[in-house]
Amino acid sequence: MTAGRPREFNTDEALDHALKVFWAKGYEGASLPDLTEAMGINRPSLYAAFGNKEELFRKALDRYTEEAKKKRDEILSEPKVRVALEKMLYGIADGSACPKSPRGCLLVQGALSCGDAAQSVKMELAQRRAQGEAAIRRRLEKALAEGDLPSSASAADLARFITCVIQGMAVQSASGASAEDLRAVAAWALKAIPAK
Amino acid sequence: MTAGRPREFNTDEALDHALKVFWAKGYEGASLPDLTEAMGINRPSLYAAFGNKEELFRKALDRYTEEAKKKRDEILSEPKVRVALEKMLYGIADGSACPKSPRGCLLVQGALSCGDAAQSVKMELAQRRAQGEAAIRRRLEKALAEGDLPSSASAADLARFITCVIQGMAVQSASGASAEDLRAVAAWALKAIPAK
DNA sequence: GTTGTTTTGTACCTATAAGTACAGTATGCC
DNA sequence: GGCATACTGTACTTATAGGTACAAAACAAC
Repeated sequence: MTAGRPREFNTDEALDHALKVFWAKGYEGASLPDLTEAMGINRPSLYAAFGNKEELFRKALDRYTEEAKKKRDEILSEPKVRVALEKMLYGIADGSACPKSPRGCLLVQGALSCGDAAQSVKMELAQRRAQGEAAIRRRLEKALAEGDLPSSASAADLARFITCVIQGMAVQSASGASAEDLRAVAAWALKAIPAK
Repeated sequence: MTAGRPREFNTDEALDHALKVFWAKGYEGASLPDLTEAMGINRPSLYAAFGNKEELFRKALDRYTEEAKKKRDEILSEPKVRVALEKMLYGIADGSACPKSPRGCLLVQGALSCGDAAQSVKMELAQRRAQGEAAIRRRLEKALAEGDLPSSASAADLARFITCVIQGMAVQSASGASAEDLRAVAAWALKAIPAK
């Protein structure tokens, strides 16, 4: 164990609480009092452990995307691309109803638009959204190579469409859509995707 | 003409400039200095003419939705529902490239998530998004009644799907997607919609 | 127990947010 | 011209934002 007075809170738990605040209120909408209260610590502890608000956000974001990536990669490893996409869209629809997490997607509502001070956060989120799209695209390219998707399809375009639907579902979830509502959306989106 | 010193700026023009700031930075991200500078007026003039920041936002929002509604109603009056939806989605794709307006959609990025002080604005935006969805749903119900859509389709679900795609396109546009990118998304979405 | 180290809590700092008081100025009306 | 009225510009107020100084407290090592 390290010398000095021991930390009285668990860093990961505190980060999870911060994540939920950012998720619900966005980067700019989450105030320091909001964060410290949710984390159960006071301001200097937050700064000592996480740097500052932006670093805290990035660490919470890392946690969020790590989790999302894990689920995504597991789903995309499904051998049939059609099944993978079904699992992905229905999974998002069902997951959005989880009462333990805020509605919507942090990558979308964290800072879709913002003031000048948060531009770098906005860019970071756009990059991470692009990474999600790229992962889907790579999976579709694999499907094309395997003949699991008609060769007429463009992996890039289809990946963008799927990402678009996912992001639209995030907006609707944040607006209060139910899991059923979103499952119906997923079902319609899947009609566009070649069954082959 | 009314008595007293005449206003030195045009209210509608100033409102348009304010609209663009809100559109680009969101309700919370737009600061008073951002607004007054873009509008070319000073603070007391803003308060005298528009009330306060929130009222200014609502008036800008009215202007925005009025315009959007006009275009939407025109497009939805298209006799064939399939043609209407094509025009709507491709129109949004093309319109998002307009260099005179900020990227994305004010209804989505105005305040998707925000601090406590802006909750009422967030709710207002959600309501207006719901109005857009309702307009599409009514048009689809009409199509169903006319046999212009397979009777197996649910107007509510399909309207939600189309709204989802539109909102997803708004997110992608805000992230820098090109008109071509978005046209490809629109094309994929239209594949889901029965040709009948 | 003393020392060195790290965390905690109170109380602060500076910057900026939204909003306004008030004097000055440009008009219409008589 | 003189008066009422409404807008403009400067300079302010209050509240809150993010961030920090510093003393008290809790530990490890010796």
